[in-house]
Amino acid sequence: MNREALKGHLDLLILSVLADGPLHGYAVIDELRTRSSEVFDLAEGTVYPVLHRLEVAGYLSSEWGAVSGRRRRSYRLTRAGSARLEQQRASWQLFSASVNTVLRRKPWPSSA
Amino acid sequence: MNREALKGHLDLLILSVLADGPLHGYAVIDELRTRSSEVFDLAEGTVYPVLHRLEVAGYLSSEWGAVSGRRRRSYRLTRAGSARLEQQRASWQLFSASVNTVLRRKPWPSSA
DNA sequence: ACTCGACACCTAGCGTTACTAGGCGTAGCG
DNA sequence: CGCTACGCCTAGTAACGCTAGGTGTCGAGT
Repeated sequence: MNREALKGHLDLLILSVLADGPLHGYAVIDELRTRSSEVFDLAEGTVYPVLHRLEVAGYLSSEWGAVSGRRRRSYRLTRAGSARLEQQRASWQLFSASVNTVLRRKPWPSSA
Repeated sequence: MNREALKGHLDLLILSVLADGPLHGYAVIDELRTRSSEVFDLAEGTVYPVLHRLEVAGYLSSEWGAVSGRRRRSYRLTRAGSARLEQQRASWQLFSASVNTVLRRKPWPSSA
């Protein structure tokens, strides 16, 4: 898998797993790995900055907590975050459909 | 459409249109725009450097020519380029399928 | 004659992004 | 007591697509 393939699509993935309920950062990574059958195995240094960026943008809100001595920051989608998710979803569908169309097109329609 | 969405996928698109026969740079841009129904409307400054990079990498070969006073550089896929295309195609399929899987997953299976 | 747009090529520099590589600290297992 | 998993963080890097500028030809319009 291309090293740059995720660029511009990571937000979508993260918003997407958070749409199913709040998660803390480490759990987001787990979810993405599990759901994608290990295809998306992201480093913490990849995910945390995204979470911060999305929170600053107003798409997520966070809350500190602790479970058995370990502190956690739990993230949840804001209303704006849900809207953003829908928009990114649509954007992805247009993008992937367009790529597929370009890929499918064969030479010319084989005249004769 | 996300500004970064193309990252890591542009090579695939360009190799793809060139798989159907040699084209010069400007024509590559036209092809992409047409095939994608205007979705991929790339600047020349985006495409030319990619063509150069792909040639240096050995995936394309180029040839200068002229049509009615205008000089053109025509690019064609090399054998390595075809292999690269197939690999990128597979890569794209894995990637897009994985994204779709992550997107589709709903909360939990709605127990009773 | 002159201008303007389409055609056709090019490159230096920029902004965004995901990633690397390091750091901090807790819990639990061998 | 070390190691691994858990759980958080950030500074710096590399790569990419894009912006913004450049060169030049041709044809149509005025």
